[in-house]
Amino acid sequence: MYQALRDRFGHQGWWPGGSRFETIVGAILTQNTNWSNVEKAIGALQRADKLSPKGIRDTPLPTLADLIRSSGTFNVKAKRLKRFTDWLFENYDGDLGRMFARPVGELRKELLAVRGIGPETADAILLYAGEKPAFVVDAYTYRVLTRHALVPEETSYDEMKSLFEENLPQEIPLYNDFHAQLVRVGKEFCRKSAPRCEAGCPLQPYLRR
DNA sequence: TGCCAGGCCGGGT
DNA sequence: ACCCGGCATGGC
Repeated sequence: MYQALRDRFGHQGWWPGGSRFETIVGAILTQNTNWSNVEKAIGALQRADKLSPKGIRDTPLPTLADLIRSSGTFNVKAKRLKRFTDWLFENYDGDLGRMFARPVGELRKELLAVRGIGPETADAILLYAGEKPAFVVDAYTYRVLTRHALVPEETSYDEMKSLFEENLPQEIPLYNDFHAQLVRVGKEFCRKSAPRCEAGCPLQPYLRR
C-alpha cells in the first residue's frame, strides 16, 4: 500500500527543516485544523521571537493566544502550549534533548498525561520531532482504512496504531512518509462528504468486498 | 453559504 | 466504556 501511494504522490516531505520545538508546536496547533492556518501562526510566533520553550513560557496567555489566532481554537491551544512548556521545564529543565532521551513507551505515557496532548499529538511529537518509531494515526487513517473495509468501523486508535507498527519494519522515514501519504490520499479520495472510496484512488486494489 | 480541517477535554449517560 | 458539545479561524 505504501509503495502504491508513494508511486502516485511522491515523497511528501513532512516537517522538514524547522526545530524540534517548532514541530511540537505545530503538532499541537494543527489539532482539528488546516495546516495552512498553522503555518501562519508559527510565522507569527517566529516574528515575535517566541518560538522556543522560554519564549512560550514567558509570554502572557492573552498575548500568546493572539499570536496563534489563525490556528483556530486559540484560547484552548494557547493553554495547551503553556501546559506543555511548563511541564517541559518542571520535568526536563526545558530541554527537549533530555525529554527525548527517555524510552519511547515511557515518554508516550508522560506526554498523554499532559492535558491537551492526546494520542495523535503524542505520536506526532514522538515521530516527527523525536524521530522515534511511533506510527501516527488520525482521522484520515481511520477513514482510509474503513472506506477500504480493511478494518471494522469500531476500530480504536491503538488498534490501528498496532496494525501498522506490527506489520511494518520499524523505520522512521517509512513511518514518517506513510502517515503523510494516508493524509494525502484521504484528502483527495476519501473525503468526508463522499460515501465511498472514490474513482482514481490508488488504493482501490486493496479494497475488500 | 456551509462545510471542513493532520483533536482533545469534560460532563453526561 | 462510549457519546457529544464546545472550541474558532480561514479556504474553498
